[in-house]
Amino acid sequence: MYIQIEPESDIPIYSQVSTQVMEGIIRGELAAGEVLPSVRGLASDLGVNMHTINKSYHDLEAKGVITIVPKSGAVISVAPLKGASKEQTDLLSEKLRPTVVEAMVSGMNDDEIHALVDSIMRNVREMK
Amino acid sequence: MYIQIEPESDIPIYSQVSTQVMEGIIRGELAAGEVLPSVRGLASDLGVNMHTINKSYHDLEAKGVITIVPKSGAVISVAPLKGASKEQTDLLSEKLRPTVVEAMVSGMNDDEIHALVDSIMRNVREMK
DNA sequence: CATTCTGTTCTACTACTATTATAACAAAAC
DNA sequence: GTTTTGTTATAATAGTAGTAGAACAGAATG
Repeated sequence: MYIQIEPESDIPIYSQVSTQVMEGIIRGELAAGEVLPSVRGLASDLGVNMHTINKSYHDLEAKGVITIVPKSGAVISVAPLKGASKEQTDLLSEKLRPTVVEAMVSGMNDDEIHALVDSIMRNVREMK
Repeated sequence: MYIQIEPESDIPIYSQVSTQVMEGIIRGELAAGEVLPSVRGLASDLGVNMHTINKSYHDLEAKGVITIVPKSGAVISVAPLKGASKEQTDLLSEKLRPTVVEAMVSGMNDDEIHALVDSIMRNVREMK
């Protein structure tokens, strides 16, 4: 499991970390019950502050992806997630909308937008 | 053309305004050459500060969606946008990735994610 | 021509977010 | 017993979002 960040990106560091942990799970590199590095350890590896990683782990816990065990560490949640609830879907839709709209107004047609989404999903699954 | 905002949303107000202008264009409610309300007028209508609308208009201009004519107003760009450049596509992909990843790890399969994107596109086109 | 309206610039402020640093606690783990 | 863990606390900086008010130059309108 190899996490790296792009400090210059507009996307906050903690969010990048969260996304990469989730990608590791999607690719099967991280399985239920597996332990994530400590907040101190990962922070040191990435050259960022412990609180930044802590924020990412709490973000992931809020999403149900991991479980934080105080004084012990963070583990991948036991149950594979089984699909998004209505609330989650609505939130995801709200997050996606501005970017989808931007793609549409830029002149991309439906197939092109779907292809873009497909390429993201493929890249996530295949990335080493 | 009817713009409204949700002040409580996590999405910044200026971004909401930008998105809605783009949606109006997608739906054909706004056409090339048409004039947008003045920053003062729209700010007053929405109950927000003029600078907030100014930021949105500049955001839209940076995207090539509108042209701001100093001392005159903002107009929808003349040329319909003809598809996204490689740079734009990469930026859009970067923006979409975290949310697509979140959808994937939540257990949504490819078809469900495509359906979500479809529903957004449909909703944008049909909304009054 | 006078007035109004326009985007713009300027100054100032508040609140929040992201990130950083350091110290320390309690308790699990080794 | 020592180390490691997440956590809490305090403090700070920088940037973002949004606000307010004033004022400028020039276009647009009546």
